[in-house]
Amino acid sequence: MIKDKLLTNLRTALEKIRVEEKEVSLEYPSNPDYGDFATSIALKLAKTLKKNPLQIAEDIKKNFPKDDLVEKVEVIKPGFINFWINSNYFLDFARKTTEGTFDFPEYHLGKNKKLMIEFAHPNTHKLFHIGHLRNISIGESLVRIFEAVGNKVIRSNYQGDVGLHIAKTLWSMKNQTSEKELDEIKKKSIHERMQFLGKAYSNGQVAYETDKKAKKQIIEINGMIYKKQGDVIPLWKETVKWSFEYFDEIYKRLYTKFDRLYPESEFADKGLKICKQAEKKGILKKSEGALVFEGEQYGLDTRVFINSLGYPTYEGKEVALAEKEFSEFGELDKAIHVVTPEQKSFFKVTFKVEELLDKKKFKNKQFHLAYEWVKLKEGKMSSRTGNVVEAEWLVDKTKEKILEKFKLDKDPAEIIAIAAVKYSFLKQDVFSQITFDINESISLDGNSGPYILYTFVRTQSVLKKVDKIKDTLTSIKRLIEVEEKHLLVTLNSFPEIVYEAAKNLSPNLIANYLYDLAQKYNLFYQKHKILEAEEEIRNFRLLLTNATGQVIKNGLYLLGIKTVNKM
RNA sequence: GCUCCCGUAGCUUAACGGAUAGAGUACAUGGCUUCGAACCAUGUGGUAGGGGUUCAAUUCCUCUCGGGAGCACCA
Repeated sequence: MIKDKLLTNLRTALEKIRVEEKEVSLEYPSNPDYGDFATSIALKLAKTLKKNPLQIAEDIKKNFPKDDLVEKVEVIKPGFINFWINSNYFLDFARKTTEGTFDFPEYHLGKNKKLMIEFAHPNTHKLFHIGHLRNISIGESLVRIFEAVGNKVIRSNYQGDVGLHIAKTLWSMKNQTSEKELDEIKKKSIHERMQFLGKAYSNGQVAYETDKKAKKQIIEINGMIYKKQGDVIPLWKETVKWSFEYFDEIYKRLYTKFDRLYPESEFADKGLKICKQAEKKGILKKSEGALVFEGEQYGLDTRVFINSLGYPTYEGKEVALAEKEFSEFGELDKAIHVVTPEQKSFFKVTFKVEELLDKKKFKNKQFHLAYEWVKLKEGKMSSRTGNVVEAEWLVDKTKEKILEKFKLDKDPAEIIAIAAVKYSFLKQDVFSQITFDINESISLDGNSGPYILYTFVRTQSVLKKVDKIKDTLTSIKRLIEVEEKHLLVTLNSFPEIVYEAAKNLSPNLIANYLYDLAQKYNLFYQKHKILEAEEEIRNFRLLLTNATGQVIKNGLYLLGIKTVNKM
């Protein structure tokens, strides 16, 4: 990589002036007038060396190794050093790119490290909403990014199939729905069945709050589910199956899959066992009939692991889940939980308990990626009040909009709709809340998924018109235009962007990069003829077009987005 | 009361502590007999407020204001 070579040269220069500096930074200047790369190292050294930064910069320049990589070095104002790279090096990268080979830097975990990404985690008996959609978009993208930088990644999904909300749903089905009605519902489509469960849930919720007898029965049902004994179990099992069927369909539609689906109900017994061991070790303590972790000594909250009825809470089950996740696939080097920020306290506490139970296995390995909510204009989504926007509804709506606006077949429209929806979530920082508005949130032009797809289609459309791209160029020095140069430089930074995205758990870096690349290609495309240019230039521009297409395709793949060839 | 996250053009947003804060959208104007106009160009408009650290602050520290989340038997 160009950057690595330049860094090596920079270090050599620093050694010559007898400076030891571990952190040598090399940036892409915001303004092309400042070269292809820039470093502010002289400014940073000024203090420790007690010298004028301009003087240091000049010294570095004087001692900079001379080879054909760097064409020009310039020292500017307070002490920046700017480098101009021989364009032929960028050309080499573009060539490699067209062969589909990308040298991504290895992620700092190291080669072949094993990583688990736990995401999606919908609750059964509930609708899959746009918050889950953001979650899946982030999770799936992170999986692909980490794979790209050389890690082995395991996808897991912890699905809540126990809890009061389910007891409420089942209670309503048992008490407010006739046998005949139930038989009919069982024959309906999976989506209708899920709608029905949603309604049963809100009915059960009302009963729970207004009817004391119902409340008592619901709590009993909840206990039955825990023990997996009692007459609701067949109904519970069947409805859980509906949910899994429904989720499965959605996962497929969103191009995602999982190595393991962990149902919460399987971790109750093991959770109890582990918590009791933890009590013996003095990690958990009895308090008011419950088994709790007293977090104060670690600056954490106190949380309940086993409640006074003897059931494991969410915390109690989590330690069993962790145990399973960290043993089932051999040793894990990292586990990333993609979960909303309300769970921060919960994760801090369970991570601490796990660490106290088995330091070697868990310490510094668990990580909670607290991505933010998708809110509605009216406020937080709540399945309790029925105020939810379903993920599939959004995709369908977007698809409709696309079909209205453009003449298209359904298959490409589906791909474009998924692209539009995923991109709109992924282009944003994971830590900021999204206020969702159907009219504004999913855009089809400007900084959007379709814009990038359109650019890709453009590149393919040009390439289709040539039989074979002859690459006879030996040097591009004299014939390069500004737009071409910018495109080349941008193409070159792709692997590095992917590396940064992995390091910072930020798919949005890739999204924004692709947008920038697409913009640069479109500008180039607007200003210069490709096919009608004189042969050598034509070949060069075809190479650029080819490389751009490859990078877009690969970048979109990392975002979990498919490409189309026509739109 | 304590802890954490967020605050950037009208709206949605970008920027390893770096140079002139970059886009989209909306609005106004211009560009298809030319490789795909879901495109491109030009223009208007912005770091919530005060203090501090630094050669350099949207970024770090501190206070104020505003929004969100969490802090014992829900998941």
